[in-house]
Amino acid sequence: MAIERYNPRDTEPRWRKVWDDKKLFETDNDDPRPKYYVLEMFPYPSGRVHMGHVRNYAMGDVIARYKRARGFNVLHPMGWDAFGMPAENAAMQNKVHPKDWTYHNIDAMRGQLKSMGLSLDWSREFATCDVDYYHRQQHLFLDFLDKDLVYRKQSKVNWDPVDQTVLANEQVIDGCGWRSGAPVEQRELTQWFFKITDFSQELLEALDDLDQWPEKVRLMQKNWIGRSEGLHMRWQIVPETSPSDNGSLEVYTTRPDTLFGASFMAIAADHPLALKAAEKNPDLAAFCDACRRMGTSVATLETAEKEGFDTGIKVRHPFDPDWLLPVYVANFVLMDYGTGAIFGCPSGDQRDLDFANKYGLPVTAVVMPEGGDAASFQITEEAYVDDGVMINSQFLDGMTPKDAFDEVARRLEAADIDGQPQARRETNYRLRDWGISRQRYWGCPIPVVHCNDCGVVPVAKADLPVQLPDDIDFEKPGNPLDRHPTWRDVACPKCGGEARRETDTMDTFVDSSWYFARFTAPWQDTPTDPAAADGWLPVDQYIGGIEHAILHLLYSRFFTRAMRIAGHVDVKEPFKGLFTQGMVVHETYKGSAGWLTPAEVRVDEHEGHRRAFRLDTGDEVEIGSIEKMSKSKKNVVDPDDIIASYGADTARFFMLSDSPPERDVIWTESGVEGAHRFVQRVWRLLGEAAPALLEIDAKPAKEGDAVAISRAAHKTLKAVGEDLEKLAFNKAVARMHELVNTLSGPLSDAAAGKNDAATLAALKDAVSILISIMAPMTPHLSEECNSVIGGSTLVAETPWPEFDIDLVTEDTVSLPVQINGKKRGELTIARDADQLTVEQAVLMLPFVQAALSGNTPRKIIVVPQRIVNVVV
RNA sequence: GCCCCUGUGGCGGAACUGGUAGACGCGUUGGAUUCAAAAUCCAAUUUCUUCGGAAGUGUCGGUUCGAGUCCGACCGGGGGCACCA
Repeated sequence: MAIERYNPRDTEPRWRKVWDDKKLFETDNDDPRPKYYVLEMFPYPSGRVHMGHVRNYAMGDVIARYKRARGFNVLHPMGWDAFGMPAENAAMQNKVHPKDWTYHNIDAMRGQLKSMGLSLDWSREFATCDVDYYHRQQHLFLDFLDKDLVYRKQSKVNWDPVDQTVLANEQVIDGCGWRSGAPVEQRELTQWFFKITDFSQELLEALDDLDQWPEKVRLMQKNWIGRSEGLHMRWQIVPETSPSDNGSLEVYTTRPDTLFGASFMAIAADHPLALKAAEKNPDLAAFCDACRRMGTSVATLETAEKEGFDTGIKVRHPFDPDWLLPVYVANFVLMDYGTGAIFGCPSGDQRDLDFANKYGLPVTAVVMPEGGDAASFQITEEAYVDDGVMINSQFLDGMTPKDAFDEVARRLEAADIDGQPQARRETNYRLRDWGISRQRYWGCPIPVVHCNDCGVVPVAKADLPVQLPDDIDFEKPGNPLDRHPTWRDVACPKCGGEARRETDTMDTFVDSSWYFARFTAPWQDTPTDPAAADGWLPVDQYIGGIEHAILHLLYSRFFTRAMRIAGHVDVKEPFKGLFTQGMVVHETYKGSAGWLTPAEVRVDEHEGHRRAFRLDTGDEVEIGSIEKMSKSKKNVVDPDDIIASYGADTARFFMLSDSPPERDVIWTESGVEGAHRFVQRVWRLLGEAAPALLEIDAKPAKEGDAVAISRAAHKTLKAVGEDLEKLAFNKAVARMHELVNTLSGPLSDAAAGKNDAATLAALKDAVSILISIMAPMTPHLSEECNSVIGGSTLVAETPWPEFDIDLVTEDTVSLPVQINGKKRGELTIARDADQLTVEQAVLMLPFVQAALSGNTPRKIIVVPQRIVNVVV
């Protein structure tokens, strides 16, 4: 009987409606079953869903459906990271209101996501630009203010000249804005900061417990936090050389052991001592100005010479009052790390060595490799930075650098200047506080008012939300809120006098730092319902791109701690499990007139040669490198087109096949067709056999010919369960192919009426298993197949089947037999055969006897159920 | 510069704690079916081979009865951080 081709355009919407009508994926917070919270990073509503989204959400949906089948109460929500620059750019270019643009995009993308058949709880959906959401975010801001986790300070900030806004350090990539790509400038502005540095140590330590995070992400965060242990020490300034009565220069060093190799001091151009000295020295003042002007972009940093200017000030060595060292202003010393001053030890640091060589400063080796000759060991062009033995360092000679560190610390802690110890141990972090002020319209308003008399006055919670005005003007660059007097000018909440609103809005990374908590009770009129949040959090499995390894994930970890202090949650970490998926990449095609989309090109493959031609003109085009799908290279494939021609199940299945999920996946037309072939094949095999299986009760075979069918099905069931637990989707896909290959013969026989009752019962059991294990990946197909073989309940409501332990273990095993470590044959023997039995059986094998030629083997190694190795 | 990851057929990739290298898919080749095509099905597909075998997981060495897996050195590819004292 011929079966019609599977038509996803018909079946997929039909099954989605069945799920929706039954509200299968709406989650009840009071459900008594164990919870499982699976979350994919919510999308920015750019207008269209792209293949990266499809991959991300396909993975999340497999986990959600699998865990649901395993009996968990699964929370799987979706929302929109909806504030941000593109909406304002669209407003400026197309005269459309950011709000209209954003909500229009959300509607379009929601429709696309729904066509994927994702098991999402849409009843919890929200966008971060919803007044209801940013209202609660303002509430959080006020709580953080109250708990002293937010402050305002004037600071040098990263200014993006294109977006005309401030960027956080994390948002500056290679000296350019993370969004605009423009070289970042430095400006002095008064900004709001979150005190993420209060948690430096905790954020660092807790990384060790995040054992379900990729090692790589933990390492990146560790490096970003950048803890270093060193000594904060004071050097006495020689009074007659100093412009002020400031008695000492404070430096921070991680290498106090190299103290006897010191040859100069270097301070930042903004260091108070430099400013003081520059007052009387115009040349120095000019040098400091030059330092300040550079240091804006990485490009200049990399090419810039290490330069210094001798201030004429001298300091005394702590262990030798006659030893005076010059103080330089140097362009490579940063004011905002440590104390803004260092001592230079040329022999132990390449940069210091270059500096010393340039300015003719002494170079004394203080560490040499183990076993070296102290008398002849010299440093000239290359600094020695490795471990070794101390030399030329008086009481430190012969020690290891580590012991020398401790010895110097001990002595200087005990020494004193003016009743204060000369040094103290100090830990420093690279992590800076998070500047969140953005001079933009389309963001969450910061709920404070600036009063001429009272200063900064927080808006009362009862007066929230501070809502964005709708009537705005994008004709001029800069922040429209600044130019909106009726919104901006208000009465002071405290004194009633003239005041103005804060016109800066929050960094959009604030919005995404707590949305996962909001999903647990999005209806709540406070930021969270603490009971609900504590019940659901942490997120059991979070999935998204590696590009958020630092920014979003670190901010969210900070937010969770801050929210805990404010009483909104009682967990420490937001994400228990993290998975970073790879990108979707595609070949590029370049014709004479520029890049071409895959849809405009036909690729021929013959005898290993691939050539591409334009569909319209037939001209040959160049096949370029495989790159991340991007509009600029035009190597994009629209998910809508794929779903329209192959169906959502095919798109999902392909995204999970082949490549391991953490690696990039190459989108190929032939790959999609392969996935579609699988869908069609399953449908055809099951459809043809369905009449024979309809009235049969499923029963796995324990003996007879059909046992092979049952073994294959139950082994696959076991393996797929293990693969899905490990998120090894590609392996699970391979096993499904294997099972279908095994079942194809018996299914064809069943369709032809050639099978006995026991075989049909085993086949029905196997088919039911196949339908269940495919369901997380191809949910529509599974429902359709299930219904044609007479299934009475929805697959989406069917528990994950249990494998039969007897069927996954074989009675006999086939052992490879090696001679001197090379495989020469096989031995089939009882699974539980003991060592002696195996040895005797092996010695009977003809090829073993041939190899021995009458001698006794030197050794026989038997690894039970694994391998036998005969050593002759 | 520092830190991390990675290297397996024509391609994407399998191979659990050292134990049958190349599962599964893609591509290719041959065949069946067809008036023909699409679709489908069957077979072959690491290399060399005197058809007995031999070699083979970036290169060179080591440990082991046995190494893709462990150790050392080197080479290639990718990523992160980067005047951080």
